[in-house]
Amino acid sequence: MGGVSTPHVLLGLLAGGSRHGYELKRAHDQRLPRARPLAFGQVYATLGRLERDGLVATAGQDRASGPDRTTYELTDEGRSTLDHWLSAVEPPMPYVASTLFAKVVVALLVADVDRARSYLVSQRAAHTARLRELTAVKTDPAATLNDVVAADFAIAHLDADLRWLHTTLGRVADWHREVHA
Amino acid sequence: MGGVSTPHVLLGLLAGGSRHGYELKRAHDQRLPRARPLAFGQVYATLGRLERDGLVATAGQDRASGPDRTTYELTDEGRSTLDHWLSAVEPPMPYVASTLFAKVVVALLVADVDRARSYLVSQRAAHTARLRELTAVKTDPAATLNDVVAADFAIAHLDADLRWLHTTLGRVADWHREVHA
DNA sequence: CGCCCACTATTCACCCAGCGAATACCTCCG
DNA sequence: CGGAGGTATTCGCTGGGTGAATAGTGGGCG
Repeated sequence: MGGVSTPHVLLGLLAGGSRHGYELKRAHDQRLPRARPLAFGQVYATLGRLERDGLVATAGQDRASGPDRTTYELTDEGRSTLDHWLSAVEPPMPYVASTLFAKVVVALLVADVDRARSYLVSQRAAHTARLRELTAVKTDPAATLNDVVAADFAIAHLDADLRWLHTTLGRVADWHREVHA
Repeated sequence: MGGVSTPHVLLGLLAGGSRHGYELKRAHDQRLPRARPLAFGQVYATLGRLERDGLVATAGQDRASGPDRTTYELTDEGRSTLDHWLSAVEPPMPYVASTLFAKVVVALLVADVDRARSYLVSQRAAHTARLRELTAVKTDPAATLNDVVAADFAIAHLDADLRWLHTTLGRVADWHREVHA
């Protein structure tokens, strides 16, 4: 699922000033609160690989009221890598990587049309409920613009799923026939 | 984004009859042609884990005009696991796992508004181009219903991205201000 | 004073996912 | 007979991701 490209995000956070692992994790949670949760272990593992590849370097250790901590900084190569990543356009939808889609295909293979249809209907209900939650997030007066933009992203894709579920419900019988032909 | 749940798909393909690894890979390519490509190695590794967990079992070996091959079949536990998976509703969008989104956030953090804006515009162009390709796939007279349904899924999500790109372009200045406040 | 708790910061040990190369074994074709 | 090509599986390595463990520090509390 991808991948949200954790290494590049860490490079981006480091571009705003040298930090150590713990700070990076908190900065990530603050800047990308609705993103896939990032574990501490993952931060240190990724930092290790970035250092190995010469994209970050240790900028000294200190012990300010707590355990030792090693601060990392961007190298020139890291800065140019980040720059290149930011300029590069992401390939849009090279393949359909969705559990939703895979599940419906498998349902058509191993079960009958009604089974697939009932799954589509349940999924539509769950999506609709989540959609309501997210629109509530948007209208919350305490919502930041960051929250709203993230919610809009999720809403747009939930809506896409819903429209696909709708048209697929209308085609599921034909589709089943084709699959078992 | 790992996650199209390869194990469950393999269980689904096995539900249509016992097969060996090579056949499973081909069945996968036939049934889910637009899905993330599945390597042979991945099939055997996954089969090994499924066998370890008691969801599939070897149903004998034979050597019919070729090298040895071990056929796998679903166990009862595997069948019920598959059944459970098919019945379970997928959690809709628990978090925003999109490189697109992450990249725009990072762009706003490390660069200025124009940089973010120009990225959004380039990405919109790429998406629009891909959208044209996919609508061409749909109108191709040789397209199967399977192709059309998969294309529709991709089209719906490309459209979702495009609408998000559009509204975000209008908010990027405000967003940048909030991020740097 | 002694103790536990919470916070900071990192490390470790696994597991799964993904990819490419390597290894056989067979058939067919020239 | 010798190589190309399809069949079938294995291996090694890297990266992604999780949960537990470790370790030091400061603050509150009896």
